[in-house]
Amino acid sequence: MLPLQEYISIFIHQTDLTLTNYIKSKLAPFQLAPEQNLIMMLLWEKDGLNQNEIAEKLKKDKTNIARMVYNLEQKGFIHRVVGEHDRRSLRVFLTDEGKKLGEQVIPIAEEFNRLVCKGITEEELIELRRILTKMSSNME
Amino acid sequence: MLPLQEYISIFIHQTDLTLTNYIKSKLAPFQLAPEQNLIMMLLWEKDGLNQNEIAEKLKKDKTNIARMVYNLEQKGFIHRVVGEHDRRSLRVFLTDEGKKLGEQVIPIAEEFNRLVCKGITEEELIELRRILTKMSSNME
DNA sequence: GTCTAATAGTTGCTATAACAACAAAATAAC
DNA sequence: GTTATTTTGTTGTTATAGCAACTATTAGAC
Repeated sequence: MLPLQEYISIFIHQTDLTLTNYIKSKLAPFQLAPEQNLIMMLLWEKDGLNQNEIAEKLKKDKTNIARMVYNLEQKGFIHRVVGEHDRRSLRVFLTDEGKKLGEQVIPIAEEFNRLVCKGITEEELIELRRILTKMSSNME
Repeated sequence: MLPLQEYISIFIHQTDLTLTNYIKSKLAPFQLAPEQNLIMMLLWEKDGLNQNEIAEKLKKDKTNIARMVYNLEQKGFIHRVVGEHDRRSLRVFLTDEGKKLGEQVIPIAEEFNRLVCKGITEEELIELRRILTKMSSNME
């Protein structure tokens, strides 16, 4: 029986949790969770996306996006508007508070990425992506 | 502003989800979730571990271990016994059903690991672990 | 032996993830 | 125009994750 430490998927999972917990602690003072922040980052880049677009861009389930967007609205960072041309869809717009948040949070996210990659060369990052991509495609 | 696809942490997270979802679908017919299966795998290796030991070996929060163990007990795969020498602790033992499950599930888990690593050399796996380890240590 | 500090497990809470089912709106087919 | 199909977002459910708070038990200090 293969020992657990031989499962590379477990190792990847633990790494993911470690990275996520770090950025989680850095975003907590802003009332933002890591995944919520991904939505904010999309909106800081392009305001007014509908929920479906957000789900597609983030490769996430629309259910989860809807819930996260709802929570962000509750926090006052965004508000949702029924689409003009399609009354089924909801467009998501930043509030003033949400816009201002970007000035503080974007530098934190970028610093996080630099820290993750510290001491790792560009070639190593490319190799990492190549291997992980191969693993994902092995799942098809 | 750095585009989202430049964040290696997001890429790792998505890979983790892809791998996890695959094994999740393979374990579903056995009423087992991936993380629950890790507990089972420990017990198939060594029956009678207490919850704290399981949490330590899996590097997981004891709260979550307690909940997962509870669910496995509800499913009839394990039962918990108060420790003889320490009445605070609960030792986790496989039921007959839980033991038999291993015959079917262990091969699936090992096949999963082989599939994940298909077309990836041992050297590449070592490199992957080295880079991910560096990233995790960057978080300290 | 008595009192204090630490420990094992539980309850509570918030967040993400994925799938099913459903209603309303839009699109496609005829 | 009418009907069938597809799409967008919501509700429900189950699972993992992490932190706080708490209780009962054990270990350590004196």
